[in-house]
Amino acid sequence: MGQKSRIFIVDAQPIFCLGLSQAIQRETNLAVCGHAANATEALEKIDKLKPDLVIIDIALETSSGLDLLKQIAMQDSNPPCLVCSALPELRYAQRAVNAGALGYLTKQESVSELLTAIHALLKGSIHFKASVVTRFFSLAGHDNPKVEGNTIDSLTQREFEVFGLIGQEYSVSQIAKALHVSVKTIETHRTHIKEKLNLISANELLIFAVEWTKCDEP
Amino acid sequence: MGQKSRIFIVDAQPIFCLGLSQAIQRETNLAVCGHAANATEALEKIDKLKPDLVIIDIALETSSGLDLLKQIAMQDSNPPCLVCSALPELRYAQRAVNAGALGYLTKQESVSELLTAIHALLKGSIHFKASVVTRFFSLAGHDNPKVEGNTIDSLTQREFEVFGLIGQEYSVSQIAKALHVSVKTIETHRTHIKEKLNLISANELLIFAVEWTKCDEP
DNA sequence: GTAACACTCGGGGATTCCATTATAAATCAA
DNA sequence: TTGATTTATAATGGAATCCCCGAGTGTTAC
Repeated sequence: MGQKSRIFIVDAQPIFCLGLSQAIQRETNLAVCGHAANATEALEKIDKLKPDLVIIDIALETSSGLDLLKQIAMQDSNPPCLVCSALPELRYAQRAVNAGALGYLTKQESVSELLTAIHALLKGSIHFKASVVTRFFSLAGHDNPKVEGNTIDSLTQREFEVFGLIGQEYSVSQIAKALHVSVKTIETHRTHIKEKLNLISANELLIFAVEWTKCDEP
Repeated sequence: MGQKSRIFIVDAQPIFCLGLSQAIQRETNLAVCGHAANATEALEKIDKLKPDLVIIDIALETSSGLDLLKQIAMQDSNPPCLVCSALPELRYAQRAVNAGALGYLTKQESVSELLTAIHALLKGSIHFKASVVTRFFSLAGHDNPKVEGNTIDSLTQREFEVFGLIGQEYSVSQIAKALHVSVKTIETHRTHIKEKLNLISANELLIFAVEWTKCDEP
């Protein structure tokens, strides 16, 4: 019981790291055992130090924190991971969970909220905002076996066509004309695509589609 | 000389605030005299405390830090302001300067760099990255009023705020609420932004704004 | 055969898009 | 100081869209 829980920090902002360390160190039962600013350094040190908890930002120096989460999950020691990022959690929490995170905290949250999250994960629990949890269950509530399937692969052929045209900045009416169907049909497809990809608004879908079209591997 | 320079912090991230305070307080000749998370609170306290230096993030709770900069400049005591934000400086430094900032520091910078910047401003000097300064002069050199017609720089202060919020995927009504103006006003701003940036549709503007917000190079 | 899925449409209200016009205030130029 | 320009604000109004519903027609799987 006298043993302090050892926390590792992965964040590219030195000043934020300092604040995080400070908030943690002044707790009697917590200690920071190390930190890193990029994925490579983080993986190496985590494997060596074997911390009880890892706090990770999504926006790292080079790669994405989501990638790092997946790599940590494949290590021998698989410490619980708490994402702490400035990015909106409604948009990134799901992806963080898929990558292996057990909690999500925005950088706008208070120090007490941070400590609540840390202690939750150290006790084997998880930590998400109610709005995020609500969103999870609204989709996965009926023990849906393909909760994992929120990828492009889960789209049907037609939905994929529509998705591709959205990515090429076609308007709804243009897509309808191109595919020789009703505007209403395209709207329905778009609704289904949003559900499958776990996107909230049409704007989010547009941005995701454009990004996906440009790159190859997300 | 025994007098400590008093610094005021405006930042919406409590943990980052803590780190900033920590970095400052452990300097013998520096002290934090207060902090705020929004513009209203900041203006009130700055007017009362009269700090020697203000450190401001651009992304505050409700309004923009750029607005706050202009308001501070109109106060009786006009302390030097250092912008410290996660946003890419190549994009925002120019705006910050126009609003009255005397320095720009990204949150990715080290603590020593932070202290360098603080001391520079306290000595009456300024602090910017060489790349930013280079860009200043390259823009000022060939003062071609025509060519810069389709760049971000041609946007007015207000238009730029709207542009930034669009890039953060705010809806029109959300922007209107955030800036406390009519939806119609935002629509007009958006029209003008599209004209100045040579963009055809609102979707194009959305994509451009998102990309611009995300990347470093213009 | 019936259950699940894929594709197709529509109603209807809310919201956004777009062109156009307009007013008060601030700024700049002559 | 007057006049022109810029900036920020807002409205009218029609078209398009977003998003919540429901629903019909096939095809496929068990």
